[in-house]
Amino acid sequence: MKSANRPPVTIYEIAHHVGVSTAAVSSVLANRHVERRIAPATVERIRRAAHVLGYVPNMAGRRLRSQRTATRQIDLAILTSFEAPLPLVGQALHALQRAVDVQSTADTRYAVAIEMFHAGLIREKTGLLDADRYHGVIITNTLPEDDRFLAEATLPYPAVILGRRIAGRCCVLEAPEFVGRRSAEILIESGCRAPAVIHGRLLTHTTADRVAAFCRTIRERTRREPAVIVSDGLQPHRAAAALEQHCSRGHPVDGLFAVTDSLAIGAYRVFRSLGRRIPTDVAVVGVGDHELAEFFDPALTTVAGANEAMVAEAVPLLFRLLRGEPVPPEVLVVPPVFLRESTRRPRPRVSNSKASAARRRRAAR
Amino acid sequence: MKSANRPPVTIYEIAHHVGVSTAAVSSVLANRHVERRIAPATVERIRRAAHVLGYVPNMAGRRLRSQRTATRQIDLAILTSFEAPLPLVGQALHALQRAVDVQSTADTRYAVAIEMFHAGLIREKTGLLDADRYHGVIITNTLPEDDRFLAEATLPYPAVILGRRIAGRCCVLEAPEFVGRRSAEILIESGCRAPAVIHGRLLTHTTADRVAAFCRTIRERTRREPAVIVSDGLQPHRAAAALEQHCSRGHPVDGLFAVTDSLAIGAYRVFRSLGRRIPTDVAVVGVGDHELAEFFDPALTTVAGANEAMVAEAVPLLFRLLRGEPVPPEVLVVPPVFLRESTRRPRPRVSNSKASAARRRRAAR
DNA sequence: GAAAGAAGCTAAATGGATTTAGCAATGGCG
DNA sequence: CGCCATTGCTAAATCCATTTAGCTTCTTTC
Repeated sequence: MKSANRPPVTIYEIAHHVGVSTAAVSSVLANRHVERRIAPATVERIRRAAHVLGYVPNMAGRRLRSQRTATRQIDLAILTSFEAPLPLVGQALHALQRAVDVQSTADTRYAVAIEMFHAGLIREKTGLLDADRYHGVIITNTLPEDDRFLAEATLPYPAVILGRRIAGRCCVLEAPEFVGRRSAEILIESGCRAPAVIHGRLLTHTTADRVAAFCRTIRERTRREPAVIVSDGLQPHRAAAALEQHCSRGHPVDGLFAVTDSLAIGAYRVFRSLGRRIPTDVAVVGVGDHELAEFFDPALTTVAGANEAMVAEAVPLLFRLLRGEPVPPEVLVVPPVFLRESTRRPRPRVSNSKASAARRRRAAR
Repeated sequence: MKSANRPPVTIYEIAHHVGVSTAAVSSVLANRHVERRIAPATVERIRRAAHVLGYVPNMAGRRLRSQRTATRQIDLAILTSFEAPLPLVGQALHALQRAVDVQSTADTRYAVAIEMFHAGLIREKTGLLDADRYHGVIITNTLPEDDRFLAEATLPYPAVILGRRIAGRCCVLEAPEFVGRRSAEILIESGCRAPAVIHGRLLTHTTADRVAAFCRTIRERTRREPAVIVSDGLQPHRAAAALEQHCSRGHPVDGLFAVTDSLAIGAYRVFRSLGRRIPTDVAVVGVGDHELAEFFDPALTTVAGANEAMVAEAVPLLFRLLRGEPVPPEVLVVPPVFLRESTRRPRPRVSNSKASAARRRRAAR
């Protein structure tokens, strides 16, 4: 009976169906029937009709009318991919909400929404080009296909792009090459001779840059080709499977750069089960996007962890765009570096690897 | 000049200011001025006026008009606290978005928003009682103060409550007592004689229930009082500080139940630095809300991890509420139990703690 | 010089819901 | 019986932006 493409039911239809005015219907549906003195029987008939007809209120109409004048609502959104690590999404959300919480005043209210697209398919996201949804958005975790689409599309609202440079848009990204290069240097300084990098199959601009810079640096400094291990996903068990397979083929690995911290978790488990000690037998460098790196055993050296910093930059930029103020075309974020036990270079000869001794931590710029 | 409480600028004001019609203004602001043949000079004047007056488009008005008829938009939200663990928020979001992604059709579009309140202060969240924002919400991570408010308030939209039973509302929660009791039993079976529980200072209904049931079970079975360690926050370093302090006071602990997995991470570090081996010297039971527990060293035994399961239950319930279908007043979720190395009872006498040996894992219902 | 076409705008309808002012019918009271 | 209060409803204005049809004025063309 319910046609797939019938215009939505409005209160007019309900009113007509019941034989009353829209005012009565509205009063009932807003639970104002007592003060508006609608007879109980009528209330019941209206309610039933609404249910039978499948009424769904139109929030736009409702809001347009009922909104206390002098209060404007600003709708912001974070656009991210389903495949992105959840903690990153949570972080971005939290940062934006917190900013919004501060900015909110009596006459301006902010709302934060999340929109998710399937990695590489942002073009298929319905409503993306509609001007009637958001005042501004932050876009993150895009794949190259998505970037290409965004470069050509004209979004009808201000947007800040995270992790990717797109001409004509305001972008916040990791200082190019930095993470890959520093990771490679740290492994080389740890004395690694057979370094490897592990990454997920889907590469964002940021992770691709990390991998490329890592490989280039290793090549330049050691004249050898680093091993590249591709994991089918970012979950620890995927990483573990990929690394296990790599090792079982007899490829030696004495240094690993994991482009995402969840990959490092999987790697730790594999090395442990293979009886390879960190950092004595193998050094590991990861990314510190969540607070966990410090609590790995041994504590994980991290380069990057720029997500939080990037979001922190992006939010004020978005607000400036909303106010129509000029913004820099791009902001580069240099991530902090934390040297921890996982790459501690063992003192020559003395293979004493007491973890708690000599904890030093440095933040490099 | 800009009064704090002036009604928002509309296109009428811009039109009046510039001396043109609203049609012209609308055309320009929607970037339709070329096809609508507005003179470049006029375009410029309108743009300038919009900027000077501080125009912010009213999305409700825009949407009401431009929305392709036959497409209805359904706005859903997740209400959670700022203080809640981010991964849980990300999980809920992901589950809802995924459900919504499946449900979306040509004539129905869903939007998912996040609203955050400060723990215990949901009553101060502006717009919470407005009927003009959401078609339905999922509320989670509430403190008792919030619960009390929700019990009295009449929300003008359907809501599913996570983790708390509130009369007259549709609730999804952990089977009461289960997590605390099972955790206690596991520790007792591991041979613990001085069990403790660690939790954050702010207790949701769920975590309070876990702590209470744990303490009761320990008391009943061992005739002793378990130690209760209170951490100032849920972050690992907070947990570490609280546990360290507890141990430094000479309180023995040979079994720990961490009501949140981030607390377990901090505990691991403390035990390690104190030279106490897990599970030989101390057994640890945690909660498996993210995928990490398996990758702890040694792998963490988890009871609960019900968040994902709860969200999975909540989403279909919300959709049923939206359709006006009857729903059960409450749904109990019995969380899975994973016995891992952190509570393996060492074989009597043989203090061989090789982690990789004899891996067994059981899922209990 | 008249007709046709283009340029540059405007008037008015429209979308869905809320709300205020007010009307008609009924009941109660003196 | 007439007046007032109450009950139960309706008509119409309103919120803000978009869009269609159409109206001037000017330019071009034959």
